[in-house]
Parts: sequence; structure tokens; C-alpha cells
Amino acid sequence: MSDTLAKKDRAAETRTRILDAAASLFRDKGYAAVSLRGIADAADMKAGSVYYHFKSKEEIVLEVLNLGIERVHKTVKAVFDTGKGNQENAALITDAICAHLETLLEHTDYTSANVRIHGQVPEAIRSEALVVRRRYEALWDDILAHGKAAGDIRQDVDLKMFRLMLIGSLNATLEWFDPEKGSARDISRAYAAILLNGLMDK
Amino acid sequence: MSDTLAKKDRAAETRTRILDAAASLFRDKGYAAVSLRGIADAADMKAGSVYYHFKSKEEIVLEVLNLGIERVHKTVKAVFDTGKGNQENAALITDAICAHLETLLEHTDYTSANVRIHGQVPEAIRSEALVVRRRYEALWDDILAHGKAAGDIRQDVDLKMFRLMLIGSLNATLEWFDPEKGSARDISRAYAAILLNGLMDK
DNA sequence: GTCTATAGCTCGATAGAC
DNA sequence: GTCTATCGAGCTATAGAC
Repeated sequence: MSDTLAKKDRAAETRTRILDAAASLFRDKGYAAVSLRGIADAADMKAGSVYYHFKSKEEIVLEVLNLGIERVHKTVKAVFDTGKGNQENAALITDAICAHLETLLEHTDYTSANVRIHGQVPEAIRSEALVVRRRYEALWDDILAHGKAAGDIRQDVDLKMFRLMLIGSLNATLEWFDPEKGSARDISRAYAAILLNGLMDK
Repeated sequence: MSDTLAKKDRAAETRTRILDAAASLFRDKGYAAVSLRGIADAADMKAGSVYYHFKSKEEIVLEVLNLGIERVHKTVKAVFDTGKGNQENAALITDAICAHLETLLEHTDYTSANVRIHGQVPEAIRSEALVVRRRYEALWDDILAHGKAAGDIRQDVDLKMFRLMLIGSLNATLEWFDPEKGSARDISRAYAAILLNGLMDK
């Protein structure tokens, strides 16, 4: 049985190697510009072998997309679950922003691949990926509703639009982030300060 | 001579038809997924004929990219030049945000194609397009410096980072904007209110 | 200035040896 | 489970007729 387990582990390890290679390439080049031969090369295999683990390029990209969202969802949810009982809302939202941005910028090609290529994949894949994405958006709606219920958020702000703006602006950092010019944590703090308090002096 | 002019007009008109078709397709499908046959189809020609007007797909995309930035640059610059002598900075920045967002969301496929595919084109094209893009970023640096000099902007805000965040968050609206659920103008006003004053009640 | 035809590649995916 | 070999399709770009 340990023999069977070892085999399963090896198969899973190869699958992961393919997915890692695909996520990194999709992130850098977009969906259409990445070939299965390119993915296979980066995973140290021949193109034909990839089809033993996945039945199509679309199946690979769907799994990359969903893993990307699930990882950031998990980290932000942990922050919210831990803090919602005992933190000020400003601190709680700041921590959630940091969790999203640090995962995106530092921890995984999957999350950044998701941001970059979600709009480029075939319609059928995009609508499947939207199911998982919507669950993450709902988490942010909960976080913001929690703050509004406590009276800490301006009553005239449209929270659905704010959530779209928030996630969009965090994801847009991917296009210019350079770890040599400032850490993900510093940028996260600065973003939170602007989003919570604004640009203008008063 | 009017004969010569008419010929030039017709040639220019065909060029424009190709660029319009390309901008719209790039915006919808990304760079690599759009073929020259697709562009030619949308411009009512055969693929071979496109090469009379452009020497490669890369030449087409570079022109689309640059026209996109130049159009938004022109509208935002007009707002700044008109308002900087006689408007409050909060109103001036709000108007500039509206000008950028309304051009992006309503007025031209070129600007939205630029936002979507800038990160997908071959490196040589991207670095050429960056020259024009940097001029637009410098305009925003001027707008923000003008506000800071007047003492209307918090002294602790890093304006370079804010400019990156601002343009990134405006461009990100492309991914979710739906004209049936709210006009570009309403979204612009809401964005400006959040960016200038923040989310939290005080 | 636009057409047809095609050269020369690369693509996703499959078949079958090992 | 990974390999080699290949099919059929679609790609950019070019050549040459009209």
C-alpha cells in the first residue's frame, strides 16, 4: 500500500509540475501565446506526455485559474475570521488588503496568472472560473458589510462598486510592482491608507 | 491635385478601417488570439491586402497602442490646461478622473485595447509603446504636483505611488463596466469621491 | 490597391511503441 | 507514464496576376 501511495504521490507531483509551469507562463505571456510544447518544456517533458495528465489546454488553464482564486480566498478569509470579533474595522480592512496584495505579489504565480488571463480564455472556461471568483467577491462583500453595520463606513458609499474598485485596483499593481523599489507590505499599507482616508488634506 | 488628395484620402480611410478593426478585436480577444485574417475580415478585405498598408502585425498593434494613449492624453490635458488657473484642486482632479474614465469606457476601442494588451505584445513593441505612455504618466504627475503645491493634498502621500494606483484602478474598470448598470460619469464621480475622501466615516 | 495562391511554420491533439 | 511521429488546421508573410 505504501507502494500505491508512492505512485499516487509521483503522479500528483508531475501534475503539479505541469500546473506550476503553466501558471508561470500564462502569467508572463497571456493565454493564447503559450503553447503546450512550451508548458511541456518548462515542466521537463515532451508535449505528448502532458496529455496523460490533462485532456486539453483548456483543462489546464481552468485548474490554474481556480487554484489562483482559492489561494487568495483562503488567506483573506483567515484574516477576516480571526479579526472580525476583536479588531477595529479600519485595521481589519487594512489587514485584508495586505493579505490579498501580498499573496498576489509574492506568493504565487497562480493568483497573478488568474488576474492577467481571466479575460483572455475561451468563454466556456471563463464562465466556469467565474463560479469560484464570485465566492471570493462575496467574501469581500461580507467584510465591507461588517464595517458598514458598525457605522465605520460612510453611509453614502455604494459598497458593491467599492468592492469592484478595490479588487480591481489591488490587482492592477501587478502591472508595475517591482520588489526592488518597495515591498509588497509597504504598498499594501499605502493603498489601505488612500482607500480608507483619501488623498486630500482636510 | 484634388485628384491626388482624393487618392490620399482614400488610402488613409482604408488604413483607418484596418486600425479600427484591429483595435476592436485586440480589445475583445487579446493580442496573440487575433489573426491578420480576422482583422482583414472585419475591415472587409482579404489578408494579403492588409500588407499593402502595413508591413506586419506588429506595426499595426504599435499604432493602435499609441493612438489609444494619445487620445486619452489629449482629453485629460485639455481639462488640466483649462482648469488649473481657476478651479479648486479637488474639482480639477475629479474632472481629470472623469475625462480619463469616460474616454476609456465610452469613446474609443483604442484606449481600451491599449489597457488590455499592453502586457501581451512582444517586448520590442512594448518598449516602443512605453515612450508614449510615459508622457501621459508625466501629465498626471503634473496634475498631482499642482495640487500638492497648493497644500490641498496630504503631505504624507507618495505621489508617484498614488499615480500608479490611480491610473491602474481607473483602467481596471474595463473588466467589469456595464453601461446598463450605471453610466461612465456616475462611476467616475464615485471613484473620485473615494480616491479623494476615502471609504471610512470619521 | 486588392486579389488568389501558397510557402514555411507552429499549433492542439492523437496513435502507438516501449 | 513518457516517448516519437504525425495529422489537420491555422498562422504570418510573400509573390505575382489583375
